[in-house]
Amino acid sequence: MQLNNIYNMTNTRHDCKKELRGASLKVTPARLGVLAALEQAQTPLDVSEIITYLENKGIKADKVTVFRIINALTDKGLTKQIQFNEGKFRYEHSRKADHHHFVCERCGKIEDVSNCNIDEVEKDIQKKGLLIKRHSLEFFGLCKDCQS
Amino acid sequence: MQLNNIYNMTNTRHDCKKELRGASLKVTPARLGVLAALEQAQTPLDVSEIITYLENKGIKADKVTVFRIINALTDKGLTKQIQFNEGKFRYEHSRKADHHHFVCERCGKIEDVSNCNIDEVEKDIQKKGLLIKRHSLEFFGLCKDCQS
DNA sequence: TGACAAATGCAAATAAGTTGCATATAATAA
DNA sequence: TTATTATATGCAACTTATTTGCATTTGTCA
Repeated sequence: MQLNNIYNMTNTRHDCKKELRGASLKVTPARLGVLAALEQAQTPLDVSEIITYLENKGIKADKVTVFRIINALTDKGLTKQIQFNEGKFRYEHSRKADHHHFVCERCGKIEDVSNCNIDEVEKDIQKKGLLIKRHSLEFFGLCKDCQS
Repeated sequence: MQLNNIYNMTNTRHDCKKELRGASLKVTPARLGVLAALEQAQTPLDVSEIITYLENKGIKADKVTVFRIINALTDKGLTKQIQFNEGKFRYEHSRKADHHHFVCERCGKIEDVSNCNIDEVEKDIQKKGLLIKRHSLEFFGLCKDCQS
């Protein structure tokens, strides 16, 4: 079991254009911006956070466009959709997604949890005849700072 | 690892009134109805399913009232709020909630998963200084019937 | 460079969930 | 049993997240 922040380990140079073309998606400024946002993010982002990122980079894209982009990326498997019981979705780049999260219920800080033995759990379930495609494992509680 | 349906194992006679009073909540027909709905349910219910149950039982309660009731019950710990990446919340009675779920992505069927070793995973994380209050573990894929 | 499919913007719609306030009802004490 | 009071409910309106339809624009590829 490890706690760390996989988001810090991104290879900063990555060819987003290739990623899009490989998924049969046209390369557009908005799409490159969304991918960039998710690559540099320290935590999974919600749609409004993605929009803020785009604005700061001078990329203008309608909210609806961002929804459509993130849905397309998720359909193609480039991104993953997750939820933290907030009533909205968050997204992370698939390349960063082989881990789980700890969400502080007070300050909202998100820490990654990796190397847990969920894979074994999955194998056991598969034996029951179910085909598991993905799973979601999130922990909620108080981080060190918020326990005092 | 066991797959079963904990929802079938409910003790049908249970004193909902005591449960409410124990949580300092007044006993009302709508609240009894919501608790009854979650007790008899085979799977976690969303708000509209709860409303349908109440209608069928001749209990009339506004949608807003149901939201307020389910929030109160969850605040008091009588029920648990979960999500299956549907963009809405589902609720289950806490007495039934010490397990996880497998959700078929095609037919929507939900099966319980119990006795997995998540508790050990939690202990490991606690050692890192995080205080875990709850977690969410859901598997998504295809059930036996939908694999053909 | 032109054609065509795909992407975007805008407006409007839908769905889930919340809030304010006036009224109704459950709990408690007389 | 009734009166009191805090709590719960109903209704209308609102917010936030997300989707849909359609006209226009923009990548891609020949």
